[in-house]
Amino acid sequence: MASKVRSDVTMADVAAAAGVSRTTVSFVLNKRQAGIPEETRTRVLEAVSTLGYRPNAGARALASQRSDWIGLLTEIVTAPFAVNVIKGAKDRAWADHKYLLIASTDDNVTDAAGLADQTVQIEKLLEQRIEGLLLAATWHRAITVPDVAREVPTVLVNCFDAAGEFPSIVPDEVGGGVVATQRLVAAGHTRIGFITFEDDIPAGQGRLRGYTRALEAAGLPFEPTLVTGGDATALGGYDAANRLLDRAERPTALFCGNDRMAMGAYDAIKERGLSIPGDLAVTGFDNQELVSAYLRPALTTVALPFEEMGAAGVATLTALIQGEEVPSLQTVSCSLLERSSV
Amino acid sequence: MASKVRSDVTMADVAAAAGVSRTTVSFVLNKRQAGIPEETRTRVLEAVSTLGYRPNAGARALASQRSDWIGLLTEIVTAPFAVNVIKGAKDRAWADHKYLLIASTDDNVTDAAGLADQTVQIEKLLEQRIEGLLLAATWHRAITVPDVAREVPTVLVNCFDAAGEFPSIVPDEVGGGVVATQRLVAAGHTRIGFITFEDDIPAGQGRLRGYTRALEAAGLPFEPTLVTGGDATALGGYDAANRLLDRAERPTALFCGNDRMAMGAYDAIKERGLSIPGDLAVTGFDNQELVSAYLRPALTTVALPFEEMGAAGVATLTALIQGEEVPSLQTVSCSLLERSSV
DNA sequence: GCGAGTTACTGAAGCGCGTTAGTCCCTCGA
DNA sequence: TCGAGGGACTAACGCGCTTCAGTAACTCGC
Repeated sequence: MASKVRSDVTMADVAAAAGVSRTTVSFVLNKRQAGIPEETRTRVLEAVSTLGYRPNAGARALASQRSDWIGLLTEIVTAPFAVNVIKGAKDRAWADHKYLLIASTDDNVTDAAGLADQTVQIEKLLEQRIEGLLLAATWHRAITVPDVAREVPTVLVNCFDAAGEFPSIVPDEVGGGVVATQRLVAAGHTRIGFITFEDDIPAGQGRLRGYTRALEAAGLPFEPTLVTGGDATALGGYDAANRLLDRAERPTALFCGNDRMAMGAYDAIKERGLSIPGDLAVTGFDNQELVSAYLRPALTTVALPFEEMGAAGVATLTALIQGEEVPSLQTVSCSLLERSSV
Repeated sequence: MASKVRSDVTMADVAAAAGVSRTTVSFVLNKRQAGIPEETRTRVLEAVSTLGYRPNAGARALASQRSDWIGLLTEIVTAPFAVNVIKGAKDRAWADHKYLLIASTDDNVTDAAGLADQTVQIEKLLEQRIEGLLLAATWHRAITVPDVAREVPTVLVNCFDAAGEFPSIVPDEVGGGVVATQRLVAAGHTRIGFITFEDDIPAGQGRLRGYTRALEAAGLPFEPTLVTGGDATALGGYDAANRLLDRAERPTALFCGNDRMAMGAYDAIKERGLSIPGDLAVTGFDNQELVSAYLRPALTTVALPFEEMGAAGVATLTALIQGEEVPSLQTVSCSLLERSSV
C-alpha cells in the first residue's frame, strides 16, 4: 500500500530506507545488468513501494538527456471522428515506453494565423524536449508545415507536404474506392453510380480512381454520366442522388463519396418510395459512426484507418529518431465495414 | 530568425553572448520586477533570439518545483463528440500559463480492468509532476475515482463520484430540458411528447424533470402517456416515436432525449408522410453535430457545454491548487441551438 | 564627506536523477 | 602468503535551471 501523501519522496529517501546508496537504487530501477544480488534488489524495491516513491520524470530527463516524449499536434479537436489517431498513437507509444504530449490547434486553417498558432504550440512542445513530432490532420490533404518543425524529427499523419520533405502516412483512398465498388459488383450490380466531391482533394481523386479501377477489373464499362459531384454534405448528396435517379436508366447501386453524402442520398431514395438495399444498394466512405451506424438501414461503408495511421506514425517516428531510413510516403489500407445497405 | 539547429543552447550560452550572468538571464526571462535596465534586458533578449534559445521546461520545473502542468485523463477518445472538453480546458489553461498533459483511457469501463488502466495512466502523469488532475467522462454519470487521484488536487468533468468527495463540473440537464420544451411551447404547441431513455442515468432524469418543469411553468398539464422510453439509439427513437404517433390524439411536437433518438423519430415521422416542422416539431438533445446538423430538416437541439465544462474544470482546479475553497458541484447551462425542426 | 539607501548585477547552492570512475573486500590459484 | 580478479557497492559530477544571499558602485541628504 503506497503512501497517500503528495509524493516528495526522492531516490535518496529510498536509498536511506534500503540502506544503500542512491546509485544502487538507480541501478535497480533502471534494471542495470548484474552486480546487484537479488537480496539487495528486493530490499530496494520494497523501500520503493512502502515509501510510495515515484521517479521524477523531469529530473530523469535532465540527467539522461532523453525525455521519452513524443509530441502530437493535431487539429482533430475540431473534427471528432478523426480522434482515433490519438488512440493509435498512444497505444503504440506506450508499448515502446514513449509518451505522448498532445497539443491541438483550434482550426484546420492553413493561413498565416493558423501557422502562427501551430508554431507556438510546437515551440511549447520543444520546450518539453520532445524527441520527435507527429503532425496529424483532420482530413487527408497537403499541408504547410511550420518551419519550427524542422528542429526535430517530424512525421505527418493523414496529410503530406507538397515538397515531400517529411515522411507521411496517408489512407489508401484508391484501395478504399476499390473495395467499396467491388462490394457492389459482388452483389451483382452493373450500373453503379458514383457521387463525388466537387472539391479537388485527395479523397475525391483517390476514391474516383478506385471506382474506375474496380469497374475495369470487373470488366464493366465506365459510364461518365453515372458520376456526378456535389458539396461534400448531406444536401450535396441529396441533390447528386436525385440527378442520378432522374436518369432514364437509373443505377441500381450508389457509391457515395462520403457518409454525409450517403445520408442525403438516403433521403432522395426514400422520397421516391424506393427501398435500400432492395431497389438501390448504397455504400459510403469514412465510417463516421454517428452517421453510418445509425442510418436506417445501417450503412455499409469504408473505414478510414485512423488508429492504424496513428500507430504507423509513431513507429515511423521512432525509427526516424533512431536514425533509420524511413519511406517518404506510406499508405494504410481502408477496410470495408459491412452493414445493411448492400 | 532563430537558429535551425536542434536546440542545445543553454542559458549559459545566452549569458555569455549577452555578457551577463546566468542569473540575469533568468531574471529577464522570468520578468523579475525592477533592477534590470531596459538596455540589459534587450541585450539579453537579442541573444536569446539570435541563438535560438529555448528554455528547458524539465530543468525549470526541477529548479522551481512548479511544473505548470495539469493532467487531463479522458475516455473521450472513444466518444468523439465530447472532445471539446479538451479544447475548452486547453484554451483556459494556456491563458493561465498552464499546460495540459493529456492521457486517455481506452474505454469508459468502470470495472477493475478499466480502473487499473486509469491508475497506470495517472501514475505516468504523476511522474511528470502534474500539479492537478482533471478526469473527464464521455457521458454524464457517476464514476469510481482511482485511489491514486487522491495524491494530487483533482476535479471531475462531466461526471461525479458518488461520495461527493471531489469537486465536479456537470451539465445542467434540467435546464436543458426546460429550454428545449419551452421552445416548443413558444411555438404554440400544447401536446408535446417526450422520448426518454430506458436507462436510469442523470441525462434521462434531468431532461425529463426539465420537461415537466417547463410544462408546469407554462400551465400545461403533464400527460404521462405522452412520455415513452426506449434505447438511446436511432432505433429506440424510431420505436418510441411510432408509439407516440399511434395515439388517438397524437402530439404535435416531440422532444427527443437525444439526437440519435431524434434521428429515428425523423424516420418514423417521414414514413407516415408527415412533415417536419409542419405537422410535427422536433427538438433533440446533445448536438451531435454530425447528426443534428445534417438531418433534413436540420435539428433544433440543445448543446451540451463541453467546451465550457473543460474551461470550468481548469479554473476550478487552478483554484483548488492554490488552496482556495471550491464548490463541490457546479452545473453549466446547456443552450438551445435553433435550426429548422421547430 | 559619510553613512544609508538604491540600482545593477553575480556566485553558488541545490532541485532529483544518471553515470563514470572509482573503492573496498572477499575469494582463489600458485 | 601474496597478488590478481571480480563482485558489490559508492562518491561525486553534471544535466539546465531558479533563487537566496550577497557585492560593488552609485546616488543623496545633511
